[in-house]
Amino acid sequence: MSTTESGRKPRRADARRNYEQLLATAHELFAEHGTDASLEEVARRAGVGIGTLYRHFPTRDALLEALVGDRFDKLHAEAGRLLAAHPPAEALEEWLRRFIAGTSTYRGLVTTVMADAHGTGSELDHSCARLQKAGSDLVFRAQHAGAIRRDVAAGDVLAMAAGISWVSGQAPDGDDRTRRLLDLLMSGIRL
Amino acid sequence: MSTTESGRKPRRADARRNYEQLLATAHELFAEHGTDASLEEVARRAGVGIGTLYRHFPTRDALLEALVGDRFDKLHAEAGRLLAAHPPAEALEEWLRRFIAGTSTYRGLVTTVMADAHGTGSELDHSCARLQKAGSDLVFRAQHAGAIRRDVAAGDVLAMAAGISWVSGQAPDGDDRTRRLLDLLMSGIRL
DNA sequence: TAATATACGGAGGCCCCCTCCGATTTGGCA
DNA sequence: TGCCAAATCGGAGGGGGCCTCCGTATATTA
Repeated sequence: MSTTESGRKPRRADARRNYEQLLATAHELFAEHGTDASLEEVARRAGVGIGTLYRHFPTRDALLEALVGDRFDKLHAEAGRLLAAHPPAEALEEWLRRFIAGTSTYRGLVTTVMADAHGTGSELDHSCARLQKAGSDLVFRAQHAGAIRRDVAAGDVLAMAAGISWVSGQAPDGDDRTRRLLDLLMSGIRL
Repeated sequence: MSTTESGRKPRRADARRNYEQLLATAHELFAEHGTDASLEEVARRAGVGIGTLYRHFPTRDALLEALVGDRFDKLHAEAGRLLAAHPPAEALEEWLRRFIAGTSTYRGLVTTVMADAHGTGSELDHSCARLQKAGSDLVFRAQHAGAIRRDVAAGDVLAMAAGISWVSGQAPDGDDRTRRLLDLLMSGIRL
């Protein structure tokens, strides 16, 4: 639903080139400095005027959406697949692991993901909302299957996972820690 | 250890006035906009030149330290008191509750608290380090008393609490959620 | 090759960070 | 009370970022 299909007339060649270059450069800078990286720096490194950047991506969120939209959509789709292939609790755990990995690729991204809801109805908002819904569904399934406690709110589980994702972004080395914290969360919700 | 006692000669009256005014104003703005609030705005609202602000607080962290140092010291001291008055697990839970409350008074504060360690050896760093140590001690005590799992790292418990604090700062209304998430954490570490 | 829709790029207005130093105020002393 | 040195103030100024606007350049098409 994101970058599939063309919008209208095909864009000019230079426009497409710049678009891709901006995306690649933004990815680098966001990965290094988080989602607050300077957009002027992005334009500079992409060898493009700042005006060009803003024409392609009117908003920081638009740029972010272009960067993570597909990945989030895949994550969303993967929920069903995991559920079909594993017991509900395992599916949930695995999906949360990927959720955490996905939302911590850029420091600050998880903030955006959780801050949506009251958002401006942007494309990015929808991606995030769908993501949260996918997670909630997995929680419900696991609860229905009697694999985890029923007295925890699905939103709380997601929030906790987001918290772990945040922690994960604070200390870049903490790959092991992330795993342990997810274990901790699962211990808390398992029967 | 923070604002007790005078340093050297007593400061001039206007200096003291401005210092207090800046502190009060900064508290307001940080509470409203988080620790990234504009310092120029702080100076403006305090009715003081920007130079004055920077003379009193050379660094954003210095200002933060002046604002939360005492509270953090109290929190640190309270660990022992709680331990004396309650069973170890309860002491830990109650302290974590206060830790979360304390680190989420300003959005973004918890980031600073956890980001220390590799810090610049500032006053604020020490406050945060002491805070973390106090928390770790409580975890150790609870483990030693057989009240919680021994196979969880104290640092992980703190990190998780920090994650909850972060969540808490994202949705200002989430006071209930905060309590539930702490419950979840405790469920995860209890035997 | 010429015409035109598209796309480019950066100057400019506004805000913030932080430093530096001339102007001002305070506290003590004669 | 009046004066002076030390302490303190305040804001201009250099550097950077965000975003908009519009004159200029270029890809495309006929």
